Amino acid sequence: MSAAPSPRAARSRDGIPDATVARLPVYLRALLAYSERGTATVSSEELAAAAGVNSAKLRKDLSYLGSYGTRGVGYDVAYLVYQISRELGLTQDWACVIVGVGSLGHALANYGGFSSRGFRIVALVDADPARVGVTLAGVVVNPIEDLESIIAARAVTIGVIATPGLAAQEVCDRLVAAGVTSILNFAPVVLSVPDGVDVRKVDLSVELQILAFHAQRRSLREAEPATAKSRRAPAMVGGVTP
Amino acid sequence: MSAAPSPRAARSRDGIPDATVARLPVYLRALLAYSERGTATVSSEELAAAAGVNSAKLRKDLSYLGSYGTRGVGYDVAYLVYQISRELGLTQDWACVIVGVGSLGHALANYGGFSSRGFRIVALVDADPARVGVTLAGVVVNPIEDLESIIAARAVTIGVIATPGLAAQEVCDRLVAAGVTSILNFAPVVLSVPDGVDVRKVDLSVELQILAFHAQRRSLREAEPATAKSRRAPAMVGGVTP
DNA sequence: AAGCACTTGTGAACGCGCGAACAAACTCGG
DNA sequence: CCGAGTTTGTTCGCGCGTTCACAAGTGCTT
Repeated sequence: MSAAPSPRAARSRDGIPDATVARLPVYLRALLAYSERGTATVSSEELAAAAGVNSAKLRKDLSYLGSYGTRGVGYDVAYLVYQISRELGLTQDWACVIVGVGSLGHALANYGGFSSRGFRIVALVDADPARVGVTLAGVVVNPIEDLESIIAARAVTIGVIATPGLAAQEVCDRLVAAGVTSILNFAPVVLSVPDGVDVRKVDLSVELQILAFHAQRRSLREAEPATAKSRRAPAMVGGVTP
Repeated sequence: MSAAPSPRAARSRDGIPDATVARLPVYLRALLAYSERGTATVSSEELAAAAGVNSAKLRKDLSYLGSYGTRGVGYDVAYLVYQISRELGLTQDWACVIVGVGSLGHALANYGGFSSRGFRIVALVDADPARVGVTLAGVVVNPIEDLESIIAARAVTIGVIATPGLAAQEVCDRLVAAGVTSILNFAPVVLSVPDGVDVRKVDLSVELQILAFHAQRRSLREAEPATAKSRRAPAMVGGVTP
């Protein structure tokens, strides 16, 4: 019983669970919507509904950041926006480079959510000479050969890979070698990187296939409701039958 | 070729964990790479390395599908490709509609991974009259007014929302009302849908912010190593000591 | 000033997925 | 035909994340 009020000092700096970090941007977006609407304070119940999560989970998530929020009242919207932004590192600017200016690269360069919150696209590069020189969203496309010099000169910390799958690993290696430690990968490959490099993957194909799985499962359920026996059958998996 | 040594395994229809379902597409992609390379069988160790996961996890994941695979040998690549494809519902065609043909919609329409595995884009719709009539990836853009009739006529089961955030919820409601039960959402909003509808979200902004969090944490660690107190405390956090 | 309604922050139980270790099963060589 | 080597399928313990439930704290009303 650790009734003693000295927990392991989950003091905010260290030890924010990954699951919480993944939800903070969602909270932040909901808070910004409240802010634009002129709302001064929100309760955990309201904010949780807007973010699509449980209110208890939201409170626990926010408690990792600190004891912002006032009992009996709720959370001050502007204050919480600032705190979450600071924790996520959005109070500083992040220089990004997009590698690969195909149709996806075009969409990314034009994407508003990029530049809106501290993420600045400082360079676009592509291996295709036909694309080099084109100006896109106010940035000119450079040849892939200049990747390392651009990263060094512009202090790029985030690399976005929007190349075909075959080129992705090589581009990744070059990004890492040039000092980039945060990579957002849209190519359909599993990238291997050394420790200390953070890779996040956005895979449209995977999402579609997950949707297809659930859709098929639904249609199968409707097709044969007769076999309701195996519906949520508990403790059958332990099949000892030899 | 396919040894097909396992006659049973007809069950396991129910109860595949979501975490496993999310990894099956990754396994499938790795298997297809082996298949194209001409490899006939793979061990769980090899396949796990290619997919970037633990081999025990891979074996457990595959065991949910059934007892495919041969002890002492490994998994037959072609056979496993078929089994995973069938489980994911990729042996049938899925009719998709893309709503919103901005730069992102363009990229999605041109995306190869869409049509390659049973996902067919049967319609593109947009609210902007200037975009209606344009042909994109072999499909003509229709006005948003025709959404319901298109869904009914083409038996659309998957809806892709690539609209601005403000229009997303309304589009979602119309999709659901028209009978679509699988939705892939690219708009930066939390969609509310009734039970029985499956929504998956792809959010570039969220991924960037997660990257920024970890990047900031890294830079803070390097900046002040003085507070090494909370530095990777080994096995002390486990709190076994009462 | 004191009670009341309301909301946060958190302690504790629960469930799930992950990882390691092991037995069953199969192939191959002698 | 049998034993050695290999690999799958599964069992078990563990740690993380989610959820419930409640005490503590705040503002408002009387």
